[in-house]
Amino acid sequence: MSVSPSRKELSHARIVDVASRAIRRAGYRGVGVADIMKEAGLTHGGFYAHFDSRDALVVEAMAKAGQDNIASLTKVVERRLIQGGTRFQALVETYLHETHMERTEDGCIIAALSSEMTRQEDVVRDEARRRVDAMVSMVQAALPGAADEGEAAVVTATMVGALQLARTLGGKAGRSLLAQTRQTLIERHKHATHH
Amino acid sequence: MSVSPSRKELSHARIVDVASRAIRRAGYRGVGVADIMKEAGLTHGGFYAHFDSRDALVVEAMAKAGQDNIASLTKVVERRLIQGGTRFQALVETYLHETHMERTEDGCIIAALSSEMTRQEDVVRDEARRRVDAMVSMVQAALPGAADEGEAAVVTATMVGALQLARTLGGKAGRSLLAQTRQTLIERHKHATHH
DNA sequence: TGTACATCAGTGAACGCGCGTTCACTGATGTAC
DNA sequence: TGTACATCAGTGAACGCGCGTTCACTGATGTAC
Repeated sequence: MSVSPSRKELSHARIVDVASRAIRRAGYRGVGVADIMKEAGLTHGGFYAHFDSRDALVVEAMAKAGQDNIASLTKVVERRLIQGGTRFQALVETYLHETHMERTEDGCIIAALSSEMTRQEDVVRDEARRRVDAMVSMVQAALPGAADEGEAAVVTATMVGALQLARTLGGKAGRSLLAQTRQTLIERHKHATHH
Repeated sequence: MSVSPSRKELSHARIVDVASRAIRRAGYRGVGVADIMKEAGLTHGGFYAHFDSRDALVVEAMAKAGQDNIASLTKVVERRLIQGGTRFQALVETYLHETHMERTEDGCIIAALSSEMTRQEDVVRDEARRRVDAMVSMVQAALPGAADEGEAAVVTATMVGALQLARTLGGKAGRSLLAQTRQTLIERHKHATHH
């Protein structure tokens, strides 16, 4: 099915991957084209053979970051499930884990960038919406019973908001907020919601 | 008690006020010193007679934005209270109102900047922590019964997260998320929490 | 299998622009007598 | 009340730096015969 990638495709993938971590770590405008290319082992001049503009890279990087994060969350959730507990509990404990608070770079792109999303150009905003939709869907799938999208969206907002505030507070206060949020969400969604 | 402010103090206050709206609208780095001074009716050269650095202004602007927002929320909450309902209900309905989704400029500074807060210099991060603490205290005071700080922090995270995701989604989807979050929070905190 | 040539991916210098910061200067306000 | 001078708030040009983007060029890879 998958053809072996050309040299250019390999470079392209490396640039996108570096960028997906760079924007989560430093924000949309936190790292320049030259730095990203350097980290991918290239010089900045070749950038425009790969992307029409910096924003075009940002869009690809957001998609990659979102997909990678959902894939890695799913993986950890599966592993935790073996040790018992519900799928939702495993998701909450993974997303609101101390590790996620400390490592923005390979974490949730929404928590990393949400307050900047509304200020981006249209192409980037469109991708941002897709990322939010994808995360809501993932949460919805993890909720017990046949939870509706609205309920999943509120839970998503709670998790994203808590992670961001915990990062801002940092240290003990941050960890405490994470713990409190985990407990609240798990307790509240132990069983299917009755409407 | 209050002495009539000097000409310089008036200019200073105008600059801080303009900046407090500028950073909420455009982000920490979204508006330059020159633009802020211009909007305050001055030229950029005079800036450093008022502030040691751009970050020093940002710190003052954050404090002003936070205080103004809490004051204006309190005012609206008082007005709504007359029409019945609990204080918490009034707060949730004001904070998660469609107007707040549309107007970042004079809204909550945490929702406007949270994902950028961890990337700022220490002085700015310190002020960010103070803003989060202040908002949690306000929410705690509005919760029915003697709600603890942890519970208030989780509610704060939910409100901030929902507002940000609503802004990112925009339009109908955004309004729907706001409505769902209002309903969930109000229903859940109708009465004092029993621990 | 070997040679000649075309295409491809990447290089590195340069351009233009915006931004934070500095500084010599100016006009207005306030004070001393 | 009026004049001379000092201080104060603000002006506008300039500096240095970083960044997105462009472009002529180079070395490597692939293809034709």
